[in-house]
Amino acid sequence: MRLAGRHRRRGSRRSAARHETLDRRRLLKAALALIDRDGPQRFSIRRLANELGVTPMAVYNHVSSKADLLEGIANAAIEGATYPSPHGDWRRVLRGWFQALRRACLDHPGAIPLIESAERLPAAVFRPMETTLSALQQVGFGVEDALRAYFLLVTFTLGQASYQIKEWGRGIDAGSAVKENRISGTTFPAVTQAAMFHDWDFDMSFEFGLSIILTGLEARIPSRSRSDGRERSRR
Amino acid sequence: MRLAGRHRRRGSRRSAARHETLDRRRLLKAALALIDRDGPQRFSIRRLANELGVTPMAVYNHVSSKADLLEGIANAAIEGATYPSPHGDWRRVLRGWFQALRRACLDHPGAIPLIESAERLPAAVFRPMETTLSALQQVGFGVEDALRAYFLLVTFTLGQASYQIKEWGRGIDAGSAVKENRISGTTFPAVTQAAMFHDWDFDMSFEFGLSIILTGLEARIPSRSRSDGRERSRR
DNA sequence: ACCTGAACACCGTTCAAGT
DNA sequence: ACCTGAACACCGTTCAAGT
Repeated sequence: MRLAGRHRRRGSRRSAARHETLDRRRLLKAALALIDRDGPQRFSIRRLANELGVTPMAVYNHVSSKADLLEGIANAAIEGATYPSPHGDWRRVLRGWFQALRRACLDHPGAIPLIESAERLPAAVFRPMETTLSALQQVGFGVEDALRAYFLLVTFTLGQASYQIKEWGRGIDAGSAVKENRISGTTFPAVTQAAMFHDWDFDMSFEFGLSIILTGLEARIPSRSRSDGRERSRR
Repeated sequence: MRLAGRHRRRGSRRSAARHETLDRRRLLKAALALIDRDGPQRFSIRRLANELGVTPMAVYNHVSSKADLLEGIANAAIEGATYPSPHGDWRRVLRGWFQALRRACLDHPGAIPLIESAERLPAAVFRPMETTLSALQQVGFGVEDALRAYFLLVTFTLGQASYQIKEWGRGIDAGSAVKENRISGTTFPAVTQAAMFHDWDFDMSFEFGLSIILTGLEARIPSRSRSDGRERSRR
């Protein structure tokens, strides 16, 4: 269980050094905007510096390396999520929170590859993680199963968003993929048939998967009261 | 629905030009070995050329660009999967096939980031895709729901493997993450508790998620005979 | 058909120096 | 505490040239 976080701020024991963090935020905000505009492929420290009208090395005053910078951008993207209430029926809570997480990802398409390529999950996933674990444990799940369920939900959500984003790269061609790849329709008939959906509804696909997961989880609730679980004591 | 494939071979209408494809395979095989050994971070065309005792530009005789090369490596990794029989109970088939897909990914940890970063899914996923769609349609699912279920399964499987691989990067620290990120245990109690699992069993986590998904799918089977479905006619 | 070697336009990052 | 400018060790990719 390792998660990425910001750098431990050094010095400045008084007055909170507000300018330092503010500048880092401005930097990350500009970087996120740049990466959403031009795509992660074209992003570089030198371009970011140029965009800010500053020398490349000035960036290193707020960031320790490019990897740190990319992690910061990925985190900033997820941090922008606006979640609904964490209280009430657990299925509603999980559905709403992972919908919100997905929405935040789709709002920053350029940052999604950074979330994947980061060697740690951004620290901003702590919030949906906490809500998920808490909701599932309240309903009777053990700590380990709750954690497993969280991994299921988060990998599905991020993976789905990632796949959706890639469609943005090139045209919306579809059946052509089958021909391009010289797939003989006889050996892959179902794939060929599926390739005909050239206007795939990713929202519905996500909702379908989410429903499947929630249904599966509901059937797994340990013992009593598998309906709403509002009345269950915690732990 | 877009998937990546190899380059359409040009010319050589007779005798199959076996040397050309053989060399490309050797190149990809060497690249895959190199990326598994040194990690995707250190990989470059120049290093690969050096490993092969050849000039960097020689690589471009078998590959059109670095992106094409990386896609080829990712595809080669997945292509190595050995799948069980596609016949029999649909839950057994799906479980076995996605276990095999996951195994192939974990056998080539360095290639997993390439699978994610590729702008198309490797063409080698056609095989598990075909099997999944076929099995689910035989059991009564419509084409679209079968495709949605496939996306659920594949994003979960790849995402889970990806997360597991990242643990390989640094040490196996765990609770330290909580302190590193300055998470107040009071605001994230469940996350703090979960961070105590420093020897997380990813196999069990994957099996849990897979079971949840299969249970959820089973509950979604359209109408009659939701047990095995061997006797159902297709379409 | 395949490989070479030089060159071009970029990278991330260091270092010493300025204020 | 923050920024600069030059330099270093790398990149992917082009081009003309060899066989």
